[in-house]
Parts: sequence; structure tokens; C-alpha cells
Amino acid sequence: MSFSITEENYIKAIFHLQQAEGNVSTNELAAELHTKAASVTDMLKKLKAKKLLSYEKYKGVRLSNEGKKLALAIVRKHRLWEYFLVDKLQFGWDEVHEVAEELEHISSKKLVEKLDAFLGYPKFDPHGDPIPDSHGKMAVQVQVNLIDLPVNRLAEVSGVGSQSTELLELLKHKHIGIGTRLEIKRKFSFDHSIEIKIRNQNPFTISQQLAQALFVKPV
Amino acid sequence: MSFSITEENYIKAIFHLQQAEGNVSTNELAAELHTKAASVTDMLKKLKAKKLLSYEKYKGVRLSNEGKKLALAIVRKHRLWEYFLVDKLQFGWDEVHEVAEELEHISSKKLVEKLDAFLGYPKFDPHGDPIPDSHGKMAVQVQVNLIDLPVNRLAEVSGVGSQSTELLELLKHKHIGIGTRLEIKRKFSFDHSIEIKIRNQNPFTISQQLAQALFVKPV
DNA sequence: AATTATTTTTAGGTAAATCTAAAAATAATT
DNA sequence: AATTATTTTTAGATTTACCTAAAAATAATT
Ligand SMILES: [Mn+2]
Ligand SMILES: [Mn+2]
Ligand SMILES: [Mn+2]
Ligand SMILES: [Mn+2]
Repeated sequence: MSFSITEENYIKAIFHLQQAEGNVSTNELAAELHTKAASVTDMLKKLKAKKLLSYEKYKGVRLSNEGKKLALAIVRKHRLWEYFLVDKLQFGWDEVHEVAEELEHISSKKLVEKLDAFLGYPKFDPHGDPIPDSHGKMAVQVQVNLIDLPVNRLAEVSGVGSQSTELLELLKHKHIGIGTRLEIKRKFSFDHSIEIKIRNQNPFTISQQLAQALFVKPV
Repeated sequence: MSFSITEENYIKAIFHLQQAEGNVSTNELAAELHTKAASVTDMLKKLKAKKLLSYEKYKGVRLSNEGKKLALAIVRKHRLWEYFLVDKLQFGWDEVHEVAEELEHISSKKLVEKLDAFLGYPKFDPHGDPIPDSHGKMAVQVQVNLIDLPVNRLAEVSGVGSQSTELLELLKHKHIGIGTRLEIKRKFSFDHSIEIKIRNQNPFTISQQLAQALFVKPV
């Protein structure tokens, strides 16, 4: 069976919204997809007919195994293309999301596999998110939010929680990127800012907002 | 202004059908796009309103300068992606057309320019067709059909007239590819077959059909 | 428990791109 | 020039993905 770009976008959105527990509501989906609740209801009926999800009126929605498989295939393409754009074409990681939103709908299976091989089977995309392999498996994220890292525990920046240009600008200014090693020296409860130290640099303070936008992997 | 995938496919089809002289007819377009004449008429009105072409009832159609510009941008993307697929991802040139039909509609301008640079600004795609540069200019094709090459004139294979797997299979068997140098030793008028010679190999005969599917550049 | 607020669905409609069948225009033949 | 054939356009439907407004179901408050 084949799916329209719109259908694929719905499946991916549901995948991202559905946590381990709980169903996804019509309004959540409408907000995520910048559309109206009535349109979502229409599409859910259609996707249910295609057996991609389970849905009952007023009860919200969950992906079926088929639906999850499709979602993982789309996420795989999205993240592989993002990796390609940053690693091979020298895009900044704040510029790739929109382009990958289009590229993720290119249908050729062979293309995905060849692209993966060309890139050297990367495990994480430029934002630190795991790339599903051809069977839909992805590396478990051991990363934690920087705000939750214990004091004096050395860790490596492994991901970002936002893909905005503004965040990238700030990170560049502070010379922080994916792979940077740092540790927390102090946490200030007044404004939840934290003092961090990078290698042989002097410690400096970063805001709560910035700390929450960074994910790290203890080393 | 932005254009739908369908609109882009119409513009590209008109571009390929319109020779220096003459307008493109509704039926020609319908055949090329595997659709019906009535659908073509509808779309031509729409594209005329968008000033991409000149069209008068029953008189056929021609691209405006705007239309040509758009067509060249699409052809550029199509051929750059084909080059990428063959050169970087190791596709065979008989496998890339369908994939490029999708990739040519990815809208990011920056992507095209970065891809072009990454590929080293190639001038010709894997089928020997010229790739328009960012201004829409393309290298002039000095190639001639192999059937028209004079006897004993050394030439280099520069393009193919078909992208079928069947042709590729035959060319592989005869060890002929883009770049192969050869000359014609004899032409047989009975069946229009020709005898060709490659470097230090013994001469052998190829059919009229094969000769017509090959383009060469005298060296 | 009754009322009020929120969420979700239904009903009915629009725009894009397609189709078939019939009408109109143009081209080719007698 | 008249007839016939072909091409092209119009008329009217269909499908997909939207929308707004109203109705129905569920959740939250009094
Ligand atoms: Mn992204
Ligand atoms: Mn990402
Ligand atoms: Mn092609
Ligand atoms: Mn080509």
C-alpha cells in the first residue's frame, strides 16, 4: 500500500506525540499539524480504514504495529537526510529541518539504504536524535537533560532540544557543540542557572533555558 | 510564487516537447503526462493565468520566459540528483530516472546550490544530457548520433537515447559505456548495422537500433 | 446533580486535479 | 464545397484534503 504525503505527516505526528502511555487527542494533533480538529477527525477515519491506527470516537488514537513501522521508516529518512545535509553539504543544523520535511517523503526504498551506506550508517542525527536502522531499531538514548546532570560529573553534549537558529547562535558564541565535554560546577536555585566548565577554560554560567535545551551523555 | 508538483510536471513536459519552432498540442501533452486532453486544457488555463506560458484555444501552447526559467530549474535539479545517485550512491543509470522524478520537486534553492558544489559542478548527467547551471545555461551538445558518425572518425560515447535496463544490459555485455572511444569501420546498408572498433579489440557489428541509441562526440 | 466549559464529531461546502461524455472547432478527404 | 475524421474544449462528476458552523459527547465546576 502507498500513502500520501499528508497521511505520512499525520502518522509521524502521532508517533511523536504518543508517549509510552496514553492516546493522542484530536486537538493535540490539530495543533501539531497546524490544522483544524474537524480535518483531523476526517483523516483519522481514513487512517483507521487503512489499519495504521486504532481509533474510537472521543477516545483518541494510537498507532498500530503497521503504523509504527511506517512512522519509523519516515523518521529514519528524515534523520538520514538531516545527517547528509549537515555532514556532506555543510548545512548548519538549524537549517535542515524544513528541507528534511520534504525529503522524508521520497519513496524509493533503495535510495534510503544506499544513502545510509554512503553516510556510514550513522546512529544519531545532527540534533542528537537516534536514527532508526532498516529494521526500525534505534540506539537507546542514554542522554539526560543538562539541568539534571549531577555536579562534577563529566559529560559530553549529545543533543539539543530545539533546532532554532537562535539556539545555534548562542551555542556558537559559547563554543558549545555536539561532542563538547563539560561538567557542572554549581547550580543556583534562585534562577536555576548553572555554572559549567569546559576542559581548561574558566567556568561560566548559563541560563536555565539554555541548560534545558541541551542533552548530555555522561562519559 | 510557488508551484505544485503537478504544475511543475506540466511545465517540464512542455519544455521537453517544444522544439525551436512550433507549439505543443493538447494531445501531445496528454500522452506525455499519461492524462486526458480535458485535464490538460484545464491546467493550461491555470498556467496561463500564472503567466508561465502563452496559450490560445485550439492553437497549442508555448512557454513564456518565466516558464522556461522554471523548466530549466526543474531540469537542473533532476539531472543533478541523477548525477548524485550514480556518482555517489552507486546506482546504475537505468535506475535513477524515477527517483529523480520525485527529487526534482524538492524546493530548497540552497540545497540545489550546495548539492551542485558537492558534486563538483558537473556539466552532464549520467545519460549524457547537459545540466543547466544556476543561471539556466547549459553546455552545448556537440554530440551526434552514432549512426551519423563518418567511417574512421574516432569518437567518444557521450550519451544514450534511452534509459532502459535492456539497453544498459546490452552495453555492459559489449563493454561500452559513457567515455568509451570507438570508430566506425563499415556501414552495411542491408540492415543499417555498423561495424565498430574499440581500441585494441577486434571490430564487431552492432545493430541499427543500438547505434541509434548511442550519441558520440568526435575527439 | 445540575450547570457550564471544553473537546470532538457531524454536516455541509470549497479548491485542486482528475475523469467521462458531449459539443464545438479545426483538419483532412472526397 | 461538402462531408468525414480528428482534435480540442466545455459540462458535469468524483476524490482528496481542507474549512466553518452547529450539534453531540465528555470533562470540569458550582
Ligand atoms: Mn528535523
Ligand atoms: Mn533532527
Ligand atoms: Mn531522468
Ligand atoms: Mn538524465
